[in-house]
Amino acid sequence: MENEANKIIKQAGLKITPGRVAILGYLINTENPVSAEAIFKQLDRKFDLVTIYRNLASFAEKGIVFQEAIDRSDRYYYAKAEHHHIVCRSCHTVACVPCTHVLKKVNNFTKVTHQFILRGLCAKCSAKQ
Amino acid sequence: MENEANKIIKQAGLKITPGRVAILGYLINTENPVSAEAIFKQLDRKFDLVTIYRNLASFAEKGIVFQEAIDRSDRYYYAKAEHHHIVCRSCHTVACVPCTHVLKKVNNFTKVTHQFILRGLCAKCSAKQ
DNA sequence: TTGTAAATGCAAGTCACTTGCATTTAATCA
DNA sequence: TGATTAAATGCAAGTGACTTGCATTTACAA
Repeated sequence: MENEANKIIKQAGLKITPGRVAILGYLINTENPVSAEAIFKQLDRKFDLVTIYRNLASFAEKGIVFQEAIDRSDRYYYAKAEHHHIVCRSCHTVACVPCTHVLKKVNNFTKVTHQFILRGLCAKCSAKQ
Repeated sequence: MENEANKIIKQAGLKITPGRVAILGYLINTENPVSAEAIFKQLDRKFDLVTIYRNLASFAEKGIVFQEAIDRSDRYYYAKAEHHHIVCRSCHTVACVPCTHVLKKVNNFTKVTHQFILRGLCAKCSAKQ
């Protein structure tokens, strides 16, 4: 999907660079949310971690990717909006839960977005205990 | 509510110390979730920040208080279970949203807990923009 | 092609915790 | 009530995930 990445980056008004195409291409093809560090390793450390962080930040700013503080030790990034996550308390696997709710106004707050994180024990870890 | 704090600490099988009573007493009386740093300042730096962190960790382990990674720059602690948070994207005010849902099993995960964070612009910040 | 603003990489910095260790203290028991 | 001891505390130092500064390189418009 590097073609698609290319197009999205251009549409966002950002320069097309090898790093950006690789990062976004990887996120588009990945179901689960991933950390900057994971992307760095996945791309064989070909781009500096700083470059990964900076590009993820500009993608997030443009609304191309989404960012969540699923736990405190890492931020997670993903390319598809409106889905949520369930995290295994034991092995830290992150799986996705689809969501079609759109909220607009809550408690007099406007422009409301929501983040829903479930935590539990995945089937494998449930079995172990 | 230092009396109540006392009782809860004892019931949890923890030693009653001035720091613990002060921290838990403060959390019990506080509606919004707060950070360790905020508690530290609120208690006039009378106890070391390390002490605050360690006690919050043992309270959380005992299930006396709850911990959330609302954003990445701070963890937040609060004393009342089963309610959720709405955060102002502009001034970072955190308000509470009641919740009565209890989930037990989702996607083959067991022992599921949930965290629901809404982000938006509070009435004040909505007006400003 | 060339000029320039933006992107990159390296090194160093920041910030919210976390750990090590010597000292102090709550709480049990003689 | 005082001695005992495991646990709690405070200070200093460490860790890890970013973040920033700055010199170099590069995308892309002219």
